[in-house]
Amino acid sequence: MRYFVAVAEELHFGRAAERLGMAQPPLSRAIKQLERRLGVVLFERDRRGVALTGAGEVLLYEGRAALDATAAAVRRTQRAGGVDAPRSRLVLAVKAAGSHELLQKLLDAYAAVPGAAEIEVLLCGFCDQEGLLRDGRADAALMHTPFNSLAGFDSEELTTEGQIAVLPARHPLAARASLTVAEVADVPGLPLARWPSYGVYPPGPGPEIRDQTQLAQLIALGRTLAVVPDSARAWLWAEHAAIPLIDAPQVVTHIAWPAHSRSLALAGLIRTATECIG
Amino acid sequence: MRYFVAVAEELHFGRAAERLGMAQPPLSRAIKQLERRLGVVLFERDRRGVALTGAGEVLLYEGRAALDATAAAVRRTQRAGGVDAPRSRLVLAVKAAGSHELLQKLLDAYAAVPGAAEIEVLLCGFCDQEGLLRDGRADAALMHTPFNSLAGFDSEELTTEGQIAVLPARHPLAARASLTVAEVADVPGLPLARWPSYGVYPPGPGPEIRDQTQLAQLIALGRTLAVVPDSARAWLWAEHAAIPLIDAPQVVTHIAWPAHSRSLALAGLIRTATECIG
DNA sequence: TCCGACGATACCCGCCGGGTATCACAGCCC
DNA sequence: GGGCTGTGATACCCGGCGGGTATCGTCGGA
Repeated sequence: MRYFVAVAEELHFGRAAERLGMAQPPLSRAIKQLERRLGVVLFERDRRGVALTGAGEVLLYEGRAALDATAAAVRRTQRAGGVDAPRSRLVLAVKAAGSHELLQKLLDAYAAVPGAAEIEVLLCGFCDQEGLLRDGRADAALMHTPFNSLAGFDSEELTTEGQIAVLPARHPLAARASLTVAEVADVPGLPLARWPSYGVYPPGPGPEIRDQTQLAQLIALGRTLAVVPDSARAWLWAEHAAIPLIDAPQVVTHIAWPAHSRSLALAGLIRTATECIG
Repeated sequence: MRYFVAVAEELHFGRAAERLGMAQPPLSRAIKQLERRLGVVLFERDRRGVALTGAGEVLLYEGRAALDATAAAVRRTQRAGGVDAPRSRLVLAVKAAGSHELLQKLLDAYAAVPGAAEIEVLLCGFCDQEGLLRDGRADAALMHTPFNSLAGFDSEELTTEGQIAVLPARHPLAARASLTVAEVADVPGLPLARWPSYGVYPPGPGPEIRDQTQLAQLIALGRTLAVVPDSARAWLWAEHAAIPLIDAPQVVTHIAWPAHSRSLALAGLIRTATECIG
């Protein structure tokens, strides 16, 4: 199954084999055997390249979910039964650039709960909390709609905030009291920054952003402008100007967790979050 | 993994091995090897019986999810790539006793959609739609809160209805214009019927119900009474009386599907459902 | 005290998943 | 057009792991 996903992603047996740390012939055979077992053709091999069939597309999607689920089972079991498990531990995934106050308030409030589990905060980049939750590296996550999708998770709403445009302080538009999405989408010489949404960068002229520091620098240099949640004001520089966007979608912060999860510790964390924030 | 789940369910190596169609020693060894690989103790073996550890509990839950996910991957792939797949097929799970009108309306409306997939209706017993959806035997389901849990699925609301008490027509209470939950919960000599909720029967004096026919018979015989959604009037007998329950929770019918699912055919079905019913 | 039940251990075997060497074929360049 | 390159498929070999049977150790109960 891992083999199939690797080949489907690379669309190249040799590279996939290399990525898997094995030789190409066994991989070829394994895939063929998988096709035989399922009774389904997964790849169109027409010399010079490989393509997924319809069934292959389905298996790529479902197979990833299955791999995530098994990885999650392994990780959560190990966390539950490790030698270091006199008391339970929870891993909370948050966006590194997310609101610090919110997180601090949550952690403080939860620490005061009797019998609280130990919380490990897992800071991640732009939008991978969903993957962390799905494959068991995290037990809960702070997610932000509309940037994250809550599909497949249970969640509770915590806070709502507007969005601001961040642009160089010396730019003419910095003097405005407010802006619209249409206005910032089309500023001559100042393209909108792009960051990965669900794993891929949207098309556009702006620079591709990997982290918040890089974004801050690019804005200060007058190379780009960005639309970010209101709480991002916390990390702005003197060289930045923040202008409210009157028609941008509201950003809602949720706490999300895998849809089953009957863990007592997790339930306590969620209750604390909704009570102290929501 | 299948092995582990079997042992965890049986709590007995011999019976688990029998259920798996294998001998006991290899099973013992496989479990021990699993424990070694995970670095976690899953069972307390204290001669005469086996018990799950905390980590074992976690793995039982997560492992079932993982097994479901892989089964789903296999089934959906086979359905997508089978020899009989010139056009796509969707499997819709509905409770056998569910509203016929609703289903008929949905199927008729969807059949009229251009490029509609073929819909296979999977009638099931009381509450197993969730399992069918999770392990890929179904692509969508009509579910009824609060009887089904929508956790882990995407869903759209379709209809809302009240509930009625069904009791023998000759019973004194049959003359009443309405009843309350408290009243029907404690009728002397007429205990409330029980059916499986999330896989187990709730405790109580009433008979355990397996299907709608059995329930109808038991009510007609004056052995039990039941609380059911309003649409169940369709299958009542002359020997039954239906009395509105003024304070019972509303029953909401949803169409639900696995949280990802980018299938075009499924999207069409959902759109049809929300447009023609909701 | 002996027997029965149950899980663990010992040992054997066949097969499947891994490896290397090689082939078959399509494009490409000279 | 003839090698050359790069691709996936095939042939063949080997070791280990998953399955089996036989047996043991140990506790409960008659």
